[in-house]
Amino acid sequence: MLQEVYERLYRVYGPQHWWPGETAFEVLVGAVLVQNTAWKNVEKAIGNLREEGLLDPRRLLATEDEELAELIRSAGYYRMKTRRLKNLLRMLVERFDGSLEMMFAEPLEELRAKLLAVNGIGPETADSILLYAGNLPKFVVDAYTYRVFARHGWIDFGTDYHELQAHFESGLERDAVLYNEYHALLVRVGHLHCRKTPKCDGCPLAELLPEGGPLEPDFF
DNA sequence: GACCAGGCACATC
DNA sequence: GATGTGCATGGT
Repeated sequence: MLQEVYERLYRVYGPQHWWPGETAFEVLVGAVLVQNTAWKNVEKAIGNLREEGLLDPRRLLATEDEELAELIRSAGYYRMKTRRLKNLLRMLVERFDGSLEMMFAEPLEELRAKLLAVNGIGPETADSILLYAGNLPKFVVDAYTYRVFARHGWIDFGTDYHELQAHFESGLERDAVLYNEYHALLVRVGHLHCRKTPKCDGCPLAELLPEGGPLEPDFF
């Protein structure tokens, strides 16, 4: 089923090119800024940082909170994200001398634990950094992943982040490129068809729905 | 004007 | 341990 879903989505939407051609550091910053926010709002914030020449760990860390907050305002939650970004940057500079190369050389699970220990970095942000900035094979789970699979009856309602991640990682070849595309495709189909209220007409996964249509939990 | 977006931490029961 | 709430902008 995991493979079939991937193939259907890939056939219809093609490669998504998530975070291509940007630096790993931009990806890391973006991973924090995009928390519960539309990517469009993040692009502008990253553009501001680029214009100011601040897309560098030490320079960004040295930026005054007020100034940084203003530059990332468009991404929303800008006061909180200023703090979260700085917490992450502090960890990067203090433990890895500000070097992403050094950070990503760390064993995967040890690095994941260090990211999760940063206040403001939860499982999805940590895994996005590992996968999209570090090209490390960590499957990223998000709200769409959960909705798509729960509504089709492929997982139980109530499945938590770690269980769902394990479901993907144990059922797929351990491959960062595959994980990257798969997650991006799920966001794509989710955005089009699997928001808080599902719109299954024209969805490439509609044929795979259970009898009677999508299952609905009483939350989201 | 309500609703939603590629979450997370913290308070409270 | 489960459930609720604050955080904030910008697009539909």
